[in-house]
Amino acid sequence: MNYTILAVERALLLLEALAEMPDSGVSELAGRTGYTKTLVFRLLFTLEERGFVTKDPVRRTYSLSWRAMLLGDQARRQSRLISAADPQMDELHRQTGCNVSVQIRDGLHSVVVALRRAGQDQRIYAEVGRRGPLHAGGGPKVLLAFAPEDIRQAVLSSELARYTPNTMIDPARLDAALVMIRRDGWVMSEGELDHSTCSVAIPIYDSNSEVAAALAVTGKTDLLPPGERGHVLDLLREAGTKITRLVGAHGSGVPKI
Amino acid sequence: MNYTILAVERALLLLEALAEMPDSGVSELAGRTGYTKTLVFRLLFTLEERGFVTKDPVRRTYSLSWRAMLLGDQARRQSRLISAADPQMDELHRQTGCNVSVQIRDGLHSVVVALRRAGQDQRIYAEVGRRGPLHAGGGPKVLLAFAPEDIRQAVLSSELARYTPNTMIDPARLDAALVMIRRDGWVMSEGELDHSTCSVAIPIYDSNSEVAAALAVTGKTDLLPPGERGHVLDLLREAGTKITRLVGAHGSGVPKI
DNA sequence: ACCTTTGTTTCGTTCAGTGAAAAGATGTTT
DNA sequence: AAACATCTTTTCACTGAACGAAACAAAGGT
Repeated sequence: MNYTILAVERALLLLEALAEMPDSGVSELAGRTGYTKTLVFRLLFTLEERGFVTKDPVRRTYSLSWRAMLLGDQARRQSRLISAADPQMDELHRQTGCNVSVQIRDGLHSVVVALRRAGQDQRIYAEVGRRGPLHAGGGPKVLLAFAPEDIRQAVLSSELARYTPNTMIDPARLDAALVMIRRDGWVMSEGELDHSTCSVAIPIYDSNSEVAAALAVTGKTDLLPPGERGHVLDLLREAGTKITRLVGAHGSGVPKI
Repeated sequence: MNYTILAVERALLLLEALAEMPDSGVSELAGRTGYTKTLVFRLLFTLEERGFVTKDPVRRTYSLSWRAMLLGDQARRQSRLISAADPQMDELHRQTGCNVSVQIRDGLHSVVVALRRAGQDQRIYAEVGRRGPLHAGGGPKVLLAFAPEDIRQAVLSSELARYTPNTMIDPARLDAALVMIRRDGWVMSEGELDHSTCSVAIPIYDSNSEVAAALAVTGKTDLLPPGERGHVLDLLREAGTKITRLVGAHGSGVPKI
């Protein structure tokens, strides 16, 4: 059955559009979302009234406001995955000096939901909320490896974008890699999304033994030499076990993001 | 004119209800919001479909999900006030070792929108998202002092809750205090919300010279002795000037929260 | 001063959103 | 294990809330 409330769905999509293009006006957003100006105007009116959006009356542009911010804070605080991962990410960050991230799968994309950034000496292109593909990079490949059959098929049979010479764009090779990931429970990837970057990643399970997320350590290739990676993997697995224990602990058997 | 879209308004209120009582079911939320169970069910259905809410099918409870979280992250990143205040708050936190907070006014309440927590030795009851009164505490009193006339009247003529013996519950005394705050541009409060806590607070202005927020340093009374407070005020004003410069800088003349 | 673009308001129509109530699940008590 | 209580899900029929089109107003640019 479909119980979707259209107006609500539209409001949520508009909020996300606004998140991607802050300080835009009614027409701009109407263009982006495909809604009529009237509708966008009214949605924004309602969102503003409730404090989720602010209007700049001089420039007549809208942006997300503090209620959206605080809702997000609450969501983060209440998330089992995040609260379980937070201390372990700090630990990993301290131990490795690399970027540490937690990613989840959203449809055919990976999304970074938590991140510890390495120092500015090894600036890696990563941000909370960033979407990426599923076929390139350590975290994404873990998510893909353990994704439901139909998702894996969809990705494998789609055009696999090439980011670097190392990106796996051959479905057969990629599928073989996924088999290995499922067998081993970890993956090391090198320069698949970015030339000089490599990562080690493992899955985080919920209590149903479903993969709820991927935990990854990412660093500049020269600062994370092959010899180091085995050690990083050990640290990662230790952290992963602790997180999985907490995430699955509730016993409901459902991934709580 | 009223262009409110009812369904959207309801969805937003439901989201906030869910933020306050995570892991609740349809009936529970219906009770809380006053909506019918059918409506709550459908709103949740829509919110879940869009990834703002997760359902635990075993326990049949709902919670905020990662899209709400990421929307909040974006809102925080895009907020001029927050991005201007963040480094200054870090600095103040380092310099004073006390709690540092940014608060804004929402109707007749104060809300903490950013916070740096002091070490566990002086745990102070403070959390991002927490709502408080406008008549007690440093930050709140600053917000009240510079609030529009009608808001001030509403608060002054309402029953002023007493939290400690130090809470100002006499409207005349409170009003006199507000006059002083407007004259001086700062306030020191002691044990108004909590016996052993005191704070120093100043306003943050937008480019219209409207008060957009309050910046406060809060500490245990014994760790922030009267002799120290003058120095804290100096640091606070320095930080405040820098924030105000950035917040107002855009020139649109509108408080961007 | 004219034109273009963007935001706001009005208005009439229709179907989306709604509540009531029935049906189905689930867990609990006797 | 049957009856009960409680919660969620589905159905259904009605009505007014949500909607688009188009007129109007307000900025900004030329």
